[in-house]
Amino acid sequence: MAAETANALNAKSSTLADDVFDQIRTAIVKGELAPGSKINEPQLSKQYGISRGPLREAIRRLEGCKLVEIKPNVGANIVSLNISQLIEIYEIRESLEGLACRLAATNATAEDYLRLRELLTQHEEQIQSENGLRYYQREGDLDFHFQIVRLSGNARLFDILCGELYHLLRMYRVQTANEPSRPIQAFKEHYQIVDAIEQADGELAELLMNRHIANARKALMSRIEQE
Amino acid sequence: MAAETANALNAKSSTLADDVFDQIRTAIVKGELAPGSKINEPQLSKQYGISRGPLREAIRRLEGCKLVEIKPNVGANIVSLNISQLIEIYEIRESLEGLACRLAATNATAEDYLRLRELLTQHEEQIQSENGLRYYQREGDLDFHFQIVRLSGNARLFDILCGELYHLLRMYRVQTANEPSRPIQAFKEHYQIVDAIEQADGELAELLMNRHIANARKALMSRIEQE
DNA sequence: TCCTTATTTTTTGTTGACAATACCCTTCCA
DNA sequence: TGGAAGGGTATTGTCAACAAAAAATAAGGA
Repeated sequence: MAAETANALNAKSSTLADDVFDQIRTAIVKGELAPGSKINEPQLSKQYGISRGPLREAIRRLEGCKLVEIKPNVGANIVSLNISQLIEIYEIRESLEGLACRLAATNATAEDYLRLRELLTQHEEQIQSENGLRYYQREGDLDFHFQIVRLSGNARLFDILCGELYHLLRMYRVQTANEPSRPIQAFKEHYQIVDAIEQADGELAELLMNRHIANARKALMSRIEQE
Repeated sequence: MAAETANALNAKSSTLADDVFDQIRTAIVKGELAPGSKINEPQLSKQYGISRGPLREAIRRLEGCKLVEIKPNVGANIVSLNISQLIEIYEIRESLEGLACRLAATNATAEDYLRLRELLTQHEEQIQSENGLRYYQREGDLDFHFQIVRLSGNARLFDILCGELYHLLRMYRVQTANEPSRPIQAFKEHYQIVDAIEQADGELAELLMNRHIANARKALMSRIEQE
């Protein structure tokens, strides 16, 4: 078994089901479990060293995150996003992250601005180096959005975006080998957004975030079309 | 056992877990399982005549819909919304249903308008009678919103709103004995929204839906404050 | 050769039993 | 009287075996 789960040094887990849920989710997002592929319960339970009971609970949690699709009496498949589904996600992001931005602008404290600025500085440095730039494109971008959503103070909003949609986006980015995109432009837009939040201008922050996501969507679509 | 599950004439079910998931979800939304109360696995499994295996899978699905909260080694509790959580949901609704409305305005066909108008007529009649008015407040309102989201054509949006948030709202409405609210005003707003959709004016439709939800939220909050 | 059908095998769905943890109630001591 | 410690009970977590369904394979006929 090549893909043995060699992380035996797990500090402590609450339940096997929750533990394996985390592991499988990571595997899916990293692309180790290919999109569209079938989940084989006996094989996975052997691989993770647990019985099928908690494994099936983990799969049901994955179903809740929309990372797998279960067909009765047939089994679960890793979800595979097509273009139109990806566009659907971007439409929702545009709407919800605009909201998050507006809320963040009214909630954020001086300390929060500082944190955001630190993150931006960090990203600026990363953009310099080739490896860093790749990291920025792959994870740093979502890190920024993650922080904004956190500052919104809306726990359910956080849940939907960070607990569900972002994982799907991460999965897709790995899947498509993560091409150039538009990192410098995106960084500039992040910068403007933080400015608006610092000025407590919720309306502007929302508008800028809407544009930011719309731009990302357009870049994505044009990149897909040219293939 | 008073609350026996007497629906033995179930046509055919795919799996017990999915079947019981539906039943428990209904029970929660109807308030038969009280918000905040604990889920007792042995008791429920006996009540529904299944073993704990599929029951636990059903509970995990309920967790995915945010209808129960599971604490490891302790168990699951029916979710109980407080005011701030309710406001969070309304913030998200405002954002997402605005989006749904905009999309619906560009997607909807002549047949769709007709359906919406029929629904409005139906509601108008219901508002006349006392019982109908109560129904309109309780379910008809969400029926309308349900249709709009459906017409948006965004399946994931549908999932979030109709698969998750609406159930929580239904639950809350039953919970708070469903007071007068503002049915006539809400109906008028529904009417305006359909007009905008029929004119394919996405921007206006979005704006009107935003206001509609904002009004509902304000009415809700003022009603809560006066208690 | 290809399609249909029968049989075998694999996989999913379900169950009841066991282990571990949390909860409750009694008892004891300061 | 209050609280801590202990033991007993109920509940959750986990497992392995069984039943049922789907998938894969083999056999048969046109």
